[in-house]
Amino acid sequence: MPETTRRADRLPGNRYGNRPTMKDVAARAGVGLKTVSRVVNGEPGVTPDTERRVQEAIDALGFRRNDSARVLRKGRTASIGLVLEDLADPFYGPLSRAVEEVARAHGALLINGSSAEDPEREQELALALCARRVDGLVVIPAGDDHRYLEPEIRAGVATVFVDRPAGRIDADVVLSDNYGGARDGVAHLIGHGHRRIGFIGDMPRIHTAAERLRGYRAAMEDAGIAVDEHWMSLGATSPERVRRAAEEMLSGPDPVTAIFAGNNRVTVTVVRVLAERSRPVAFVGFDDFELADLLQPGVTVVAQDSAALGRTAAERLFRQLDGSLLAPERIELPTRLITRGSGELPPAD
Amino acid sequence: MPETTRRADRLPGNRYGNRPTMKDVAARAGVGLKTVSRVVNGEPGVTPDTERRVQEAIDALGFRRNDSARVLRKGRTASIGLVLEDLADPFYGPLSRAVEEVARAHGALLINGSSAEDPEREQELALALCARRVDGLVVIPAGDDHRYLEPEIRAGVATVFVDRPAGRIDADVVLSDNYGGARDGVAHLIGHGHRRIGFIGDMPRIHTAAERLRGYRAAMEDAGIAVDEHWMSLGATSPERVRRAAEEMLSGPDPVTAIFAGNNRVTVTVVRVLAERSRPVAFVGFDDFELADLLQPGVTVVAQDSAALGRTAAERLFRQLDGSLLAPERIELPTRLITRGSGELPPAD
DNA sequence: TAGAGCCTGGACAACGTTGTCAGATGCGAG
DNA sequence: CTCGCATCTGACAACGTTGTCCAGGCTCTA
Repeated sequence: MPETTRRADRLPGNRYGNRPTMKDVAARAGVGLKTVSRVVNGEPGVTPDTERRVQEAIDALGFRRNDSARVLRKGRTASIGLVLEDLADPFYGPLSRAVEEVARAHGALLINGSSAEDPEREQELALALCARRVDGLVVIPAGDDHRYLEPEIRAGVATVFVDRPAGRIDADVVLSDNYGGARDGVAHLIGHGHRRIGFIGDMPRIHTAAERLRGYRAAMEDAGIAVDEHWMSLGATSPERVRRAAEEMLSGPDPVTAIFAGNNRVTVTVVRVLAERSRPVAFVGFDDFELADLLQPGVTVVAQDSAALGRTAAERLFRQLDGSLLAPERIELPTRLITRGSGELPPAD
Repeated sequence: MPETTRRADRLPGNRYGNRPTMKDVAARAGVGLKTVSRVVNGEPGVTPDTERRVQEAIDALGFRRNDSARVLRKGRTASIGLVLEDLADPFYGPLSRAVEEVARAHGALLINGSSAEDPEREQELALALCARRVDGLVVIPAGDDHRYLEPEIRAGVATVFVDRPAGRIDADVVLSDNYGGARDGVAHLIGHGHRRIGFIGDMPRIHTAAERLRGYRAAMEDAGIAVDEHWMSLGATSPERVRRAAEEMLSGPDPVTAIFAGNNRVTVTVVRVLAERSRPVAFVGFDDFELADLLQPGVTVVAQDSAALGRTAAERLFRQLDGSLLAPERIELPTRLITRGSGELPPAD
């Protein structure tokens, strides 16, 4: 069977046949294969004249080195994987970008995928990335059992978990101080005279949600306030449920005078609900968002630095790859309370 | 030299030696190499008993197929590249996510990188992705000359440009109807009685900016309004310059009564400036943003569907790969005017 | 001018996988 | 009991690159 036919067969859809290889370049330049490799990689030991001939052949053929083959030979892929929850979530944009910048500084490419908050999909993705032999993995956990990564880590895949801790496995973790941030935020409301404070957050099986709830409880306890179970809504993620939860807290005989929101999605909905009410209700949300200062009143938030999370994680990952890192560590980055008005409203009763 | 030493040498930083290969699995299971391959790929022709033995060996060794090698052999990588401007920009999150979803549906991974609006970096990134032998490339152009991709496209890399057209090269392009959207937006202001309307946009060398400017001029001309050059600010990208531009338009003897913003970054700043003013100024912005409805007044925008852009582009890319696509095409997706209040304010004079 | 040493270039194997093909094995039929 | 056939298995080459190593030619010195 003629060479061309066989190749075309193997690559259906390639409209214009195949790519030239170093062998083709070598043949055209009238030199050996390895000489082409040397030119391409800028290795010494090639006369200027030979180099020119090779370069001409490369340009003429439109040759580009096949990094897959290179990777196979060299063992390192110079790429890292990022498994996150949802690229469309504004919280992850800066995080992802920060990881990419660090990767770029280390000459690595970033391969990423969204788990859509599905543990199975997270695993599938992470393992697919390992099969691609990424040098390292930054994972924002969706699931709570990461033992499936053990063989990979043993095999040398640098791994860092971000935003939420790894499950049942000892690994590097970079987190925001969710507990402290929530406690500060709620304490801020208490400081402005509130005692009946609502908490609307995600399911407590999500680590960040649980920690923020813990912060809420701690702040209340510190102030000697007994928490009424009706003040808390856990696991209300959809806008509809958040709305209902907020409205319930705000009605009834003993309505809350302030609300603390456990994450940015909840915040968006709660802010909507509050905007519709005539009586002002104090509000503090976890996570900052754009234009929070332009709303009336400005929205007071506990801000995490998502870019710093990404940067810290990626840097740690490359330090693992350097071999300069030994024991896994848990790093907590501080949050920042940004006052803009909504959190400083006095109780309305 | 013993095997282990040689290998450890080749892969510095791998803390725990090397990954098992099919050969290792074969040895452990007492079968041939190809039999392992068959089991891993679910090919027929393996007795249940053999399969079980192989599977046990795989589990025991923690083997995972090396997709790099597989790619080398098979010719297709099942990965596509996405070159965008900035992952942290909220406009690109949903776009990126949409591309990823389509890729996933086709069993492909997504490798992405940010060009940071730098043509050189765009090229560097795109070519690095080609060297990885991605099957296809979705590019949001930063530069205006993409001839550097010609050899790649000839070699069979499916390529689609999004958001901005390709430069000096014939390729698939998926765009928003920037011209029509801007024209509609400005016509909307004119329809509410405005005649002195300001335009603040990006540098006209950026295609989207130029098109939107063209839409502005067209709407004004359709209404028989002569545009004063002082009403236009082109190339004001930094918040400071946008602010100054807006303030200049709003002061002086003949201030504008309405402003049209050419993109979301401009919008954010202009909205800030307008919020500080007592006299209401009508406003329409290109690009939607979260919570636009919560501001006072709600912000009227010309919305693009960034997810649809990504989805359309990715689908087109995979159709190229199917071979079912022939001539490059230019697709324009419609925009949508969303009225929320700011664009319906009457002129203040 | 011969020998030593350096510089350049190329042959070859290896990376881990898959496709091809032929050999081995077992079974039933003649 | 042997042959034929179907089924299962494995040896081998190839994918495109890089590392090793050696050969040949050159220069420089004695």
